[in-house]
Amino acid sequence: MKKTACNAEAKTSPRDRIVSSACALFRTHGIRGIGVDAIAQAAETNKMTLYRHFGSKDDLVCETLKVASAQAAALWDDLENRFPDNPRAQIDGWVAGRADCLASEPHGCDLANAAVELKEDGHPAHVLIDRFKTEQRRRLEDLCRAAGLSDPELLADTLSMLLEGARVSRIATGDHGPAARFERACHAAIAGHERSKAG
Amino acid sequence: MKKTACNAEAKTSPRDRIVSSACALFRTHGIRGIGVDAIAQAAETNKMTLYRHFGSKDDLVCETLKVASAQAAALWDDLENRFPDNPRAQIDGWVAGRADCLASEPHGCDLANAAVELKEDGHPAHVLIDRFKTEQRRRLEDLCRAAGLSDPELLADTLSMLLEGARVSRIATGDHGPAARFERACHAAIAGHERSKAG
DNA sequence: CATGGGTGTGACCGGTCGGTAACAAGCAGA
DNA sequence: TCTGCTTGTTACCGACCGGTCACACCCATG
Repeated sequence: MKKTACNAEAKTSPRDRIVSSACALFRTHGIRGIGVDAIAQAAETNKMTLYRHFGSKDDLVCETLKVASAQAAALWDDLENRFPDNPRAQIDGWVAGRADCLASEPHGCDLANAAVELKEDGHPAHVLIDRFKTEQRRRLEDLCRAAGLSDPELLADTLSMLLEGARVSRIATGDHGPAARFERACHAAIAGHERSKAG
Repeated sequence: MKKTACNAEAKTSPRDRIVSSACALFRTHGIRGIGVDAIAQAAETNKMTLYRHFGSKDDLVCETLKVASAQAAALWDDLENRFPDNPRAQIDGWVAGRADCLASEPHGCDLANAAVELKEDGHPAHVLIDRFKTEQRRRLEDLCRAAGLSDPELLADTLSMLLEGARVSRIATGDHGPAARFERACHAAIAGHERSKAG
């Protein structure tokens, strides 16, 4: 029998463990706040194996950001599956889902945090971050337009800023800050774009 | 004649130069991205003098955050001087001023960036950041209430999140992102809280 | 001239950083 | 059994980190 399939707690590949350990440690310590040695140790492997899979720490950073991007993409798919052909319900579901994450994941958005932390221009992560954030906004705008809401560009930008702001507020001032009213703020913004009201 | 007053480009005190160099370098490289040696060199002094004024790098970080807080406080005073006894005009002035800073200062808020970057709990900067952000939100709420706008808590939180979100969006996706519509989003939010409309 | 506080200099400390070399061990398929 | 790829181990590299030491220096005051 193959060792990699002999039991439930089978060892995943060293590469996968490195990526998931890196995700977790970058979140809790910051990208610059954790060393590759600590990441390798947390992944129950060693630095040499890490460097065989990723040419540099920056490469590993980019890989973790890609993973985070993929997870976010899966959330959009889930939204579409739960409310097929109902863009308005998808928007409400998006708001509720983001509010839940806000409460359960106090660390904020990995991509946005990386953008703040990695100041060197030319860092390969920047293009990933830009692409990701632009894509998120685009999906939101498409949803707003499909739902027949007025000025979908402005509403999408408003919702994007509210979410981004709620996450950093959560980091800066904790639960009692503005983030506590994220959901209400979103609903108020959406209400202001309903056609029945003043266009 | 005293050396410190003999000409226009008189040397400021080493301490002041250290603080302003640290502010600039923390902004451009991140707090973890710049060393005390480089800060001292940029301030045209040396590491030993730096450590005579600040017991540690964390102390220096806190000092720069206090400077940034004081600058923000001065902006509120300026707002009150420009529009005395006119809270509504002060709100509009706040929106316009923040939009201007958004364009001219792409680095975002020093305090918020520090909150994202410094993950170690117990870091002395965290209490400064919390106090600062809470104070900013309180002043905004007071202004909304004085202007007779409905639900001033929600509006203050909304404006806070919009600003915070605009700044991090600016960092993540540049000028073409949601931050470009910060001003319009603020005005739409404020309009939704005017008593003449649906309470 | 003497004193003393703020400053400059350079070496130094232990530790950690990202990254590499060399070699042994395990394990797959042929 | 042989082969070849993936791993593990250890030591090492140069660079930099935050922080400290001892000592010389400048200069205003007395």
